[in-house]
Amino acid sequence: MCSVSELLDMDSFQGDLTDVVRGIGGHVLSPETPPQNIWPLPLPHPPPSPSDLHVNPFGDPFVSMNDPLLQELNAVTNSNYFSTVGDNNNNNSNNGFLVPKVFEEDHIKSQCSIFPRIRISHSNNIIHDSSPCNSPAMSAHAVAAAAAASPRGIINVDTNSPRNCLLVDGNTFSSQIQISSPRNLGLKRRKSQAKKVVCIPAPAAMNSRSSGEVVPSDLWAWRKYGQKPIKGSPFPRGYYRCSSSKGCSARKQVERSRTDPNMLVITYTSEHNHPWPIQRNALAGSTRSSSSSSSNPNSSKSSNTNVNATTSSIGSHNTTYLPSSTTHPPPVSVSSVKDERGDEMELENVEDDDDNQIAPYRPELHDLQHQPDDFFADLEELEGDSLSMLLSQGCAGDGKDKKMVSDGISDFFCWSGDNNNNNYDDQDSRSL
DNA sequence: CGCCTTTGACCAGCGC
DNA sequence: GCGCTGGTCAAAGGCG
Repeated sequence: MCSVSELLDMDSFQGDLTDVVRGIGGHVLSPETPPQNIWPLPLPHPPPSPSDLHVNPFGDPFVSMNDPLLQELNAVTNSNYFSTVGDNNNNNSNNGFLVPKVFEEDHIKSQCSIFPRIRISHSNNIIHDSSPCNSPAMSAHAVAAAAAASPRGIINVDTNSPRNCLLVDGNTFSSQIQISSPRNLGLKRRKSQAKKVVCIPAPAAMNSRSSGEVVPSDLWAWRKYGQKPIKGSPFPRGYYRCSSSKGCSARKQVERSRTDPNMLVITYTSEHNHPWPIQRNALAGSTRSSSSSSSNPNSSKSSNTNVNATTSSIGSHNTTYLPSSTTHPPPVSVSSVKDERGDEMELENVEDDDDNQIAPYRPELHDLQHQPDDFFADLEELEGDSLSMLLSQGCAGDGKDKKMVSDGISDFFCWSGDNNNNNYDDQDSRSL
């Protein structure tokens, strides 16, 4: 697991990392004890607490969008808790949990669609993931997506929760997602560029190319434009730029942690100045997949491909976009505006509600309901990749575990294809 | 045809 | 100014 110190050791992280997210409960795996088999055994998850609230801690404007990738995020966290840490985390004794002030700012600025199913318990400032414990293998994609979409998000994964699915040698593994705020990075190079750093578990073989690089997916289409060996690290760093739209300055760097090869460090630079990719042709060539190329011309073949497939899937169900004239407001479907407003209202409730009696978040899936067939085909494509990923990970190998993984995938599809009448609490225990 | 990855070359920031 | 290093460019080749 990436520790803060490790991040600080990296050139890209020079400067303060006050916004670095730490594992809930302060569980940070030391580099000396890298986790083994971080791709975990999903554990049965109890129903979400009624005290869970739903808010957008990541300042992501997509909060209201229906994002199948969220399932991956759910998987990554394995229904663990998320929390955020603000700039003033030192002034907050939340043990690395959400700093309400920061969250509030983020939420007002924009809303997160990446985590539509993450809710916050106001009493303890824990953001609850109300989703089922799904595929952990998909998690990396989702986390990356979260980071990519979050203007300055911070993610904590509390794997100490009862719903924890990440295990290390049978023990709870503190899945930690670390995102540093761009403004806190004292960069020596490219000083003008804000950066956002994410540290996520890296799927070992899945989604990797001959180079062995592993590129978790996010909601954007990325094109690799360079790879460089990094001094002090046995692993090369891949350079990616957003290929969803010409002229988009969004970039990301992907490299394995030098102290923990099981971890991926993704650094996002700049931000997207365009809506989520919706046109398949914008992803042409990016969705080639050896595992699922037979039936879908847009299927992917390479490491980024899950990413791109996901991207196209997400985008395809958004029929209309709001103008995206600035770099900060990420693309939001018109249909999502309602949801977004609703979330804002609910956020107010969250802030005013000391009893945590906030209604569960129920993102509307009406867009999803009317998706073209290829949208669900894309989901299947994703599922295929995810499944192969899961299976490739071993997940401790026995049939029982695989069954659980399958259940997680089932949940994924259930969510993807279900209608807006469902709340996530109900879906938590549902499987196809 | 359009997009992808790969990879060597080039450029720029930083420390000495 | 020089060397090191990181970041980007662009040509070549591959894939669907």
